Amino acid sequence: MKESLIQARLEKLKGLREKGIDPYPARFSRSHTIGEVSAHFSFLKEGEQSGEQVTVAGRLVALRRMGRASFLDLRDGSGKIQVHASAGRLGEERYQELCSSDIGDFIGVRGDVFRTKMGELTVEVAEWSLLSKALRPLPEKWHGLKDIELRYRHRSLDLVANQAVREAFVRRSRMVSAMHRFLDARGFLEVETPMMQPIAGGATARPFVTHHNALDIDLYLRVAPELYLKRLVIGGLERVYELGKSFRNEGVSTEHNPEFTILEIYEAYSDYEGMMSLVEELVVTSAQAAVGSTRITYQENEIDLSPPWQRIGLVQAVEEATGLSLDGVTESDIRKQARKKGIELPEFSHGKLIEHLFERFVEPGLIQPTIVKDYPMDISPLAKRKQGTEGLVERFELFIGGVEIANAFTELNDPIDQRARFEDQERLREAGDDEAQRMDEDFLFALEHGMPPTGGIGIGIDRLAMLFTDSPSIRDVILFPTLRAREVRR
RNA sequence: GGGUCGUUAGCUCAAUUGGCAGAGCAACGGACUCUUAAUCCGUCGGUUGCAGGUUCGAGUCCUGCACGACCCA
Repeated sequence: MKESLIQARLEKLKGLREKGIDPYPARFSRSHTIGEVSAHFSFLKEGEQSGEQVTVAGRLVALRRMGRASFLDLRDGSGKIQVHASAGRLGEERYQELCSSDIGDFIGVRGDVFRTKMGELTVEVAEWSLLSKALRPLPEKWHGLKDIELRYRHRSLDLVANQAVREAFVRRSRMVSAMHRFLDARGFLEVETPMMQPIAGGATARPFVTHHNALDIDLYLRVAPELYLKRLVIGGLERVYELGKSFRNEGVSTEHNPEFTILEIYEAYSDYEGMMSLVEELVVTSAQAAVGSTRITYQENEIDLSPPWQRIGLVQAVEEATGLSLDGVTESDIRKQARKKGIELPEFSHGKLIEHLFERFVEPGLIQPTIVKDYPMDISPLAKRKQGTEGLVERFELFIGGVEIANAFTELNDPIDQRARFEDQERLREAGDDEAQRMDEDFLFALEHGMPPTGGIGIGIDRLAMLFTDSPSIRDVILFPTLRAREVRR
């Protein structure tokens, strides 16, 4: 029974306290991290003594007792090292105390560095101290923690037990910091805009609602930072970005988590063509930082991220994939053609139909990086009309590995057109589309004072992290994915 | 929301047709001064996710529920 495992450790804890040993001391000074010791003493040959002492600390992850001498493995954030302890060196009592440590305890040791006859770099313990007593056993040392529900609910254990998980989150962090450096170096200003908004705008999605007690108003968790970032461009902050959480009140899947991380970038005097080049460079730079290469493997597919990426028109791509002819054709024409080909279509409006056909027939095949451009206007209420076309806007989405990674526009800066687009969205809402965007008078007020020609892009950070870590599920790149609440384990 | 699959010891997994719930690791006790998944001997550890039902007998079959995974919308 688990209680007895904990009980045994509580007994040990009591025994330590009775001996005057603090099982949770406040601090411990180490001379080196374990990684530093490994690097510094790499020259030692088999059986060779360095004659130098180090003080290291870490979690006890293995204990191999052989009577009056033992080998222990300690792990810290930089690596793992073997420690040798003997009763002869430590004295009987301290040796026995060390050997009665449990896997999972944090321990600090001081001692000489040497290499064993078998070639393992080892610290010979001259002195040691307990730094933190673990009361619960760690997951099994060899198989680790596999139960996917336990891994998500108890990520700390997942990280302790599974090295690949630690590495994935390190990669994600490297990717994000490379993005900051990239944008900072190009003169983009990092800003923070409200996550709680009176109107959740900037994307087609259902929001979470919350309530501010003192003001007695409902606020929405943002579905995108877009409309606030554009206000900044209007105000003269010509290059801005925000990298942070947004929230969409939708189902959970391998590609969706209710809270997710998005990078939005706005650049005055750029446009969607400019954003295409920007995202190519940004993805290459962050791939180099995270993976060390622009060639990656994602779910058995070899992907070459080096630019230039293929650029295709949305409508043409759908026409080629389906054999339908869509250019300048009405919704009922599309339905008529589809029926002839035996393609069933849901009750969507014109733009949504094309998007639906795209998602069904084109998107899964977009393994190599592909920019899909020129979207129907009715599903893109914040993007500028494309000159010389009927009902298309300057918008593109980026697909890699069959997954949507980014969405970008030449931003709509005509306030009269923007108002008309919001009105269209309101009509859709009244017709029952609860994902339709809201009329945002405050945003229009700002826009009516003039926004320069601007390009903007939103990049799904979690999705990109999936690609860079070869993860099949978004939950593998989110430290604490959203799960249904469950009774706390005792 | 629908479909399929899963839930057995702290962890990783077994259990034949419905017939005594098991192993490895961990824990506990013992032997062992170059091990590294240490080894060897012994011991402990179970409300088989929860609630019902069928049956002489249920981990196994049936119903409902909870949680999760995958697919679809």
